Amino acid sequence: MKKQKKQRLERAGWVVGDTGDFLGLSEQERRFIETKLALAAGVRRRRKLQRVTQAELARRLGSSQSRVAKIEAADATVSLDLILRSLFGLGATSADVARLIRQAERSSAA
Amino acid sequence: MKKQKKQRLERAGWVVGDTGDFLGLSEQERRFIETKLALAAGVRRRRKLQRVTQAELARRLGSSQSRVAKIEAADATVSLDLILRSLFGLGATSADVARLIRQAERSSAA
DNA sequence: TCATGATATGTCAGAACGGACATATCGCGC
DNA sequence: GCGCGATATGTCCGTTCTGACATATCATGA
Repeated sequence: MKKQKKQRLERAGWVVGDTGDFLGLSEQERRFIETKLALAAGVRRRRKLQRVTQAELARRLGSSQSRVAKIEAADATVSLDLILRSLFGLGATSADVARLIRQAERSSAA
Repeated sequence: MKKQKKQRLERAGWVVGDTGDFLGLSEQERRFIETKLALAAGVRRRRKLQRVTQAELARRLGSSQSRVAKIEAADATVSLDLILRSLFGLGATSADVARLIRQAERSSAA
């Protein structure tokens, strides 16, 4: 159960830096984190473009301003579920989400 | 907080049927569920194509056979996080995931 | 400078999710 | 029919996630 330990590390605050395999981070975990980061960034981008406040988005999601802030900060305690709900809450389509995910890969191909 | 109530309903066992707005399901929630279903289906598809058993995939994820079964059944107690991890655990790339998500929209455009 | 609106950060109790295990059901060759 | 591997289903109980709240920081304008 090495995976378990990694998860713990990840949650403990990632640090991430430049999203590499700075520790023994496996390929699959790297992809997962990158995806999360990309989607979180997408939320902020979309929200600002629409000039919606965090509080307003929170209202739409039945959530709170503080949680939205954490979503955008890609806080380790935020689930993908919530991030995705946020994107859809901002009117994103599946195609939009797909685009964000595909770009996640490219942006870190370094 | 109407959203709250909907979430409850959703979790209580979706039923879903044909993924429509059978109740007041908002557009954003419909998209979210469809995405989840599409990705879950993607896991099964990929796994079978690679002739990997649920038990083996579970091992790779540090999870259990029963949970993998639930993932593929799109059980309400399974998070997107776990589904995505599964896909990546099966070697899917961001592009693969993006493709699955985009298709989710089409397949229910009814 | 001080308001004031928007964000960020920390914490907590309760809800949701997780792996694990038991057990049931299926599919298929014999 | 029996055996057997793969899946499904249901339930624990410890961990994680979440909304809510308090509070702090930031930005901008007066």
